Amino acid sequence: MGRSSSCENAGLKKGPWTPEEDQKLLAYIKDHGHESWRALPAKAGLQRCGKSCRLRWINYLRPDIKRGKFSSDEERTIIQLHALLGNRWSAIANHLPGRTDNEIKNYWNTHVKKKLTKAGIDPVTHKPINLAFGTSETHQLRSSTNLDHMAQWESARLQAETHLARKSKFSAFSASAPPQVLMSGLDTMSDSMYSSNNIGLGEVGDWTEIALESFSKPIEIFTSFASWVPVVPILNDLREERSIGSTTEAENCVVGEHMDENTNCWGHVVDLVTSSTAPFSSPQLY
DNA sequence: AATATATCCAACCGCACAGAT
DNA sequence: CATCTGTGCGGTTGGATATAT
Repeated sequence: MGRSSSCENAGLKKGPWTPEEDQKLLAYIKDHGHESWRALPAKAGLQRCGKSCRLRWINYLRPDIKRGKFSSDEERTIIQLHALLGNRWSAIANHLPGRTDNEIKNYWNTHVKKKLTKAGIDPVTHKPINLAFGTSETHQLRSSTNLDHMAQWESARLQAETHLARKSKFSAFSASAPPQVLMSGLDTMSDSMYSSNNIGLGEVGDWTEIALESFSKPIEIFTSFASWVPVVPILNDLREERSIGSTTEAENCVVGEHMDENTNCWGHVVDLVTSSTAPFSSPQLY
């Protein structure tokens, strides 16, 4: 598309913010809010681009920012969420009040990554680092330490927690027990499949994964899911948003014969479900 | 004490996306 | 429908600081 960056204007200041600039930005946002970041710098008397102002506000000046070291609880939450969400820092930050995506990303890159690696866990896959490629010497060296035990313990703990989180995610949809076909898929689905591939409920692939594990067709899994959650309000939402005439049409759109053709509708419905139930909003899931 | 090296983190950059025109 | 604009996100950089030699 080649649009020009809003920060390319000559003469705009870059680099570290001075206390005076912070004061100007704070004062302006306090009085006027930040309806338009592009227009803000000129109005606030700052020689900065809107993007820079936004970043400074979000990562440093916002009043609800929690500063200081991460607690062990926060660190554990970061690891668990990273196992589920991958490098989606803003999504992770949503579950850590007062922490910014930038802060979490930095903390991950400078602390957690090293810690996991040291414990023999691959920080990308959250699985024990494969020793098959190492020499026998390195293996013996490792075996002589307690790293293997640490790695196994951490891996087992993560897998158990991921497993619980996964079930909680489903349980959050309904107070009643989920259909057997769903749970059997979840039970047999390997944890690595779930945690290492950033699988989220918003993707059709998720249902396919579960279906594969329960020896059912994806459409059966979804139909089962649809009969379990209160699906009528979701279909109504879908009908309104897509200007579909009747709920029946919306239903057909979701549970049609040809799954591939309905991928978008499907994803949309699942999005509606996940956004309305916000499975991760409650800390007791962990 | 001086220098080299490692670590940390605030800020920047480029891209993607949604909404407006 | 194509293009423009604003915003948000994740990856990366570079300066400040801490630690080692």
